[in-house]
This record gives sequence, structure tokens and C-alpha cells, in this order.
Amino acid sequence: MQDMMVPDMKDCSDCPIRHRAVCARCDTAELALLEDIKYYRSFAAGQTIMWAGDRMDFVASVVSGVASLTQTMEDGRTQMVGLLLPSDFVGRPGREAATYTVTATCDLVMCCFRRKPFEQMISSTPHIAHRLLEMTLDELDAAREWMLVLGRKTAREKIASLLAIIARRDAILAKNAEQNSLAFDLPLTREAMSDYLGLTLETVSRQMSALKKDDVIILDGKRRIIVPDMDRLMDEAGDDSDGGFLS
Amino acid sequence: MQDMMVPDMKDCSDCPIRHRAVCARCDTAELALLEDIKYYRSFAAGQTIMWAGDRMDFVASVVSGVASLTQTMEDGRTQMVGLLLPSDFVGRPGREAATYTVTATCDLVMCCFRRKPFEQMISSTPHIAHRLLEMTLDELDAAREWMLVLGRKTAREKIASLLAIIARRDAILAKNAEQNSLAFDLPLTREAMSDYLGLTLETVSRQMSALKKDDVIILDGKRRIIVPDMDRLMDEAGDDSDGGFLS
DNA sequence: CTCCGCCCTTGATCCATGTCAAGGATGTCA
DNA sequence: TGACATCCTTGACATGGATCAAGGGCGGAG
Repeated sequence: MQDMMVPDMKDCSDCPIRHRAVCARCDTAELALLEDIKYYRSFAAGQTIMWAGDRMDFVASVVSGVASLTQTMEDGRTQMVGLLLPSDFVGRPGREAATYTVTATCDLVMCCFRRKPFEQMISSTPHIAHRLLEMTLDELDAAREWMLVLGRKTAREKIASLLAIIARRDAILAKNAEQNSLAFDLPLTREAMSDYLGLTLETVSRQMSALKKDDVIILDGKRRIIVPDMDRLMDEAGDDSDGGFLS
Repeated sequence: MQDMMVPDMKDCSDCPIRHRAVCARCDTAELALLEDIKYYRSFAAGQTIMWAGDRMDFVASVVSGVASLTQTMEDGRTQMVGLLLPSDFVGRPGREAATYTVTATCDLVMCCFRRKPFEQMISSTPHIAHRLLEMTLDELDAAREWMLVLGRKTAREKIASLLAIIARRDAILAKNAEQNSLAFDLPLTREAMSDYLGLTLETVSRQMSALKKDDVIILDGKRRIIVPDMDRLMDEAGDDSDGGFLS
């Protein structure tokens, strides 16, 4: 799993899906193919990119910013089922309609590929299909890891788990991994956190305050988080594992 | 998703992964290949097939019975992250160690394939890789569906969701789908249900009694369930969707 | 600068579910 | 047949997190 986290761009720095999506071993012919079908789109914070059930004729990779996948019940209860960070992939080859609502939780740039040609490319280039399979398996692991968080952890552990995941991911992208003290900006509102954790906004706020009081985190404003001791945070998360990566 | 549920065996009734796993379009050469690397294993109810972290040198498909994938925290809290019903696939090509503990929840037969040759076969037969990708995407959808259950549903809704999923899956395998009244045997103890739903055993028991009192289900003994009205059950589950299928 | 709206915090109270405890039903083995 | 183990049910009580409610802080628009 580790090697998925650092995009390998050395051989194709212009590959439009150099982000985690496909990357690594693209050859020139594939690059040309991809170049032909890609386009970029930007979204403002809070903007909904697509609604569950919408026809979806592209797949995409997050270039910068954060997006969320959510499910909503008839009565309005909502659950976030995936958080898309830079290098994450969204969209399902072979499926016409979006299964989840996709929303930009902060300003966002995506690199999109028209679906039909992308699917053709997959059928004709086995190693890209293989790469997609690996990615999907990683997402499945992350989703299952999250099931443990949702089903069995306390509110405090849930918050710590979320912070730990974002901190670690952030550190890796910034090449700061291995440091025990980290600082980062939360890309989520308290409400978005509550939707991800299966809590209410108030409980999230209270537990953030509690973690702050206990010196597990330091808050600089509302969104800037300093983690003086990652090991301590992981401990609070009740986490022995290396932490699933958000879809 | 629908078409995944009914194994398509018409062209290869002897294909050892005729269950949902690969199925459908195997040609003779592949059959021979598979035949060469497969073997069957049986397990008794309650038996653990492998522990998280164990070296795993096979992948497998459930022939009969039910198995569960579980994660456990250091302090013993456990969460089931997948329920493997007949035709489900377990194991991850390319991964040496098991990520989850796999346990037989009732007597179980699996059809196993040695991992290395299986991986080779995947690389050399693109449509099998493609099939695996589709399956994995379905499992991902199921896992995300379950995140909504774990994060946002009440105990009563959780129970109804689980019963609805098992009932529907059972009906499909028995070619009874479309009927509004169904009967089936629960393949899980109350404790296994609680591990899947993120509840305690006692809460599961109480909510089963409540659903019985309200005529949503009829209990014949402890394990035999009769659902007089599937629509009613789905309604109790708070479920608009067609219900994710357990991995 | 001031007002407004959004996001966040905190308090008081309630309730769904967890926890602890007792006992019932069913199947197995001697 | 009786003793025992396993699985399940039910009751009494505790509590974590939800709900309802009030207000603080900050950034953007005028």
C-alpha cells in the first residue's frame, strides 16, 4: 500500500493521470491517447460536482483541493463515504450514473477524462487496468478500515482517527513523513467532519476542544491544526494499523 | 450491479470460479489452467480460516456456507467488514498477507486457487482482470453502503437492513426473487450480527424481538426468519436504494 | 467602520444504546 | 435421563452522544 501514496512520475511527468490514478508506466502511445481525452475543471468550495444518479460521462483525478462522496437518506441523514484528496481517482468505468453525490469541500481542480475513450483505453492497455484494480482494492481497504471507525470507535477516537489520516496524507504529499510533529490545514468544516464520522457537528466541536485541552492537538484559528506528537494522536485513535487511506 | 448477482454458468458449468468470481466467458484454455491450480477446502462452523497478518498463498471463492471478514482492535472490540456468501470472492491478488481475519460462521466450502499461478493467469487474460475489477468495484459499493448503515442508522434500521440484504441475496440464489414474502435461515449468531452492525448482542436481541412484536418478521426458532412483507422490511431499513451487496 | 451571515463553541437536558446480571431454551454427551 | 455448554432473551440501570438553545468570532459587503 505504501508505494501507492507517492505518485511515481519519474517516467512521465506530463501524464495527465500521473496522480495516483494510473501513473508510473505509461508509454508514449498511451500519453497521446490520454492527452486527447483529458480536460481540467475547477470548482469552488461547497460546489456540488454531481448528484447521486446523475449521468456521468467522465472519470477524473483530483489535482488539488478536496472533494467528498456522500450518501443521503430520504429524511436528510447524510454519511460521507469517501474523501478525495489530491491524487485520488473518482468515477467508475462501465457505470453510466453516479452512485454518490460529489462535492468540493474546498476549492478544487480535477483532471477529467471522457469516459468512453477512457474505457476503451483500459481494455486495450492491460497494465492500466491492473493499476485501476490495485487502486480499487486500496479504496476497498480504506472503506473497510473506516467501517471499524464508524462501528466501534468512540467520538474522541473517531476525531483522532480522522486527524491522523489527514495529517499523515498531508505529510506525505509535502514530503514531511517520518516527522513526529506536524501542522496542517483542515480541509473540512466541522459539519463535513461530522458527516464523515457519523456524529453531530456539536459532538465534533466538543471533542476537538477536549483534544485541545489535553494537548493532543493545538488549534491555531479554527482550521489550522498542529500535532505535537503523532504517536500520541495515533494512540488516541486506538489505532494499531498504519491507517487506511481515504478512498 | 444486478447481473452480478446471478452467476452466469451457461457456458462453463465446470469452471471452478463459476461463482461470481470470474465466470461467464472463460474459454477452454483458461478452464484447463484453472483446473490445474484449484483445490477445495471445508471448514466447520466457527473455524477461523486465517488471521489478519497471516501469509496467504491462495485466493478463493465461496461454494457454500458463509464466512466473515473481521477487524479487531487491541482491546478486543471487533467489527465485521464483510460477509462472504456463496459466489463471493476472497483474497487479494498481489498481496502476501491477509488484511482481515476470515472465519466460517457456519459450515463452509471454499474453492481455492494458488495465488501465484492465479496472478499469472490474470495478467495473461485481460477479461478475467476486467471481471475482477468489476467485482471489486461492487464490493466497494457494498462497503460504502454499509458505511451509511453504520454511521447513521438506528439499531432497528440496522437490523432491518441486514435482514433485508440476507433475504434478498438468499431469494436470488434460490430463484425466489420478486416474491414479496420470503423465508430463510439466518447464517449468523446474534453475536456475529452485532459485530457486523456495530451493536451489542443484547441490543440485537431486543430489536429482533421488537421487529417480531411489530409483525415485521416472524421467528420460527431462533434462526429461521419469515418476512411476510419485504416492502415493509425495506421500509424499516430506511432504505431507498436497492441495497448494497455484501462483499 | 459596521452590519450580517456563516461557522464554531458551549451549556442543559434527554434518550438510545451499552453494561451488568439473571435466567430460559436447545442440543450434546455421558 | 441428567448435566452441561452454548446461544439467546429480558430486566435494571448507566452513560455517551444527540438534541435544543444561546451566543461568540471572524471575514466580506456596503
